[in-house]
Amino acid sequence: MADAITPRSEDYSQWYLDVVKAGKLADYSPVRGCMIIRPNGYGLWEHMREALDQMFKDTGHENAYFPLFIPESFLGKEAQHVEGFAKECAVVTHSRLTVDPDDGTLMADPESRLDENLVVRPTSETIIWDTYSRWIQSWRDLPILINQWANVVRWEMRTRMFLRTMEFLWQEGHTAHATQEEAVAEAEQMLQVYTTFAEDYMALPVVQGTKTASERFAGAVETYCIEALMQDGKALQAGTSHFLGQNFAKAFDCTFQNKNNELEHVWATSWGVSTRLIGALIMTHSDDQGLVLPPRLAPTQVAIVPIFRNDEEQAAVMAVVDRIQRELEAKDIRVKVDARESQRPGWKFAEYEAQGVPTRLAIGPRDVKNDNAELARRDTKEKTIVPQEGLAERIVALLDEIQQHLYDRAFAYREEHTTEVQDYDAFKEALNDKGGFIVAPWDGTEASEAQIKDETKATIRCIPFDQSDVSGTDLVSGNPATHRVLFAKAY
RNA sequence: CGGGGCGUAGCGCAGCCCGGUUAGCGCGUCUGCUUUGGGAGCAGAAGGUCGCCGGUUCGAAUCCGGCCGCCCCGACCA
Repeated sequence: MADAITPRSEDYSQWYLDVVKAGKLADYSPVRGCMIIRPNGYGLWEHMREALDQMFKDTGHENAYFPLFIPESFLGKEAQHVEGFAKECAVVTHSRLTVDPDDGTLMADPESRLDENLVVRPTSETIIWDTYSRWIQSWRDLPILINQWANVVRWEMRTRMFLRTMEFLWQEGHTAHATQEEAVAEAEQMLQVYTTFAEDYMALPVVQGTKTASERFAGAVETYCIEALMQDGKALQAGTSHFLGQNFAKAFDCTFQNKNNELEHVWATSWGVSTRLIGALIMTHSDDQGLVLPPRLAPTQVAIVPIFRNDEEQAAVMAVVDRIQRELEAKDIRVKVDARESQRPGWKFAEYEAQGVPTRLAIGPRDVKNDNAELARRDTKEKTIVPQEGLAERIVALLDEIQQHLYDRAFAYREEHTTEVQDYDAFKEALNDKGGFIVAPWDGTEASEAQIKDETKATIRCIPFDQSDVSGTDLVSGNPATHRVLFAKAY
């Protein structure tokens, strides 16, 4: 019997760890807080990356690569930025190891102490704006629209697979513009790209909004975000896009001459999503049998399990399996035929369920005789006997249906777990009873926000773009509301 | 950084309180036969510096001291 999965109702965080393990997404590393991303997890990331990368290219961005190591002095140049990141930076101080003469163990060679420490990037604004300051002289050099796919390191106290690890993979876009309007438009556009990606590929409904000052990116003027709701009623930030104003341009003396021959600081944005999205995917769609993946991102969309008892049956079954595989691949469906004789069919069924493969075909002697196949879908676990005739078309349609169903199901969950309240008692009641998003009036002060966080652990996840009916009074101060905001306990 | 848990075969664990033969069990692995439509059965086999260092003892996985590591919960967290 393989990896049992703890039911969600029993222990949600253990369930999450069990799903990651049973789905073979990741493994622990010898270093605390780091993770090994296994082929199943990395395959998922590759599909996410591919879709996002195309969307970035379609909006005019180019990929580049900036270094892992950043001079320590760079971090200090933007005051808010350093304040936000200083506490979680890995610092490189030496360039080689040597054998300790006292006990024969390896140690950093004191002779190799670096003149200036290097910081392993927690994000790349500083090294990028140092670079941009040399690349930009004139309005003709703008805009610069660059993205990079990279790893970053943030020395976290407490880690969780995918959701918060010391090292993670992400993309970070960094753009430079001549005007504020253009930079703001860029930040908004990229938030829209993330929204489309989350909804269309991940089947993840999200709320778009802006962050309050206290939740803003260190060094940003405005942080835009998309927020999603997980199955345990906690919110997860799925992507952020920042309007950085001229903060980094000023810190790194990045100026350009405009068309009026005046010297101006450049306007900036940055935006990113990370492997954390895999955590979002797991906690949105998966169930007590394991992972459930949206078809558009699943590394394998159809697993085919042949069933036979002897050589004769094997030959007959495999002939049909091969033909169906070709038909499916001709429709660009990602197919995996599992002809291993070392595992039995039932074992394979359970395995593909744990790994979240959206659909499965079982083909045995009976099916060969009747020109049928058994088609199972992961999201509802329904099994049906279907004719081989038209199978590829049927599966194409089914994959679309599953994709839509996952979105609809997640959307319905979010609707059920979004509560609108007008007073603090109702707020606390909603938070305790069912969790989820709570929409409430807010007076815009940090004092109210902090008090609510202190007393309930819920934070303002975002100020939704939709501010059409701001009314009522602040939950704690009683002052007239200036915003209608989304509260939740968050990851 | 605080609280808790764990460290014994590839994985999961028992044994430790109460020291004493060749340190067990389940899963997995290997071999053979039978099996194969929901995580197969039988028979046999391989596999261990009991986290590390020191101490007590005739004798330590077990008792004592120290150290290291990992996980979970909390605090913290663009």
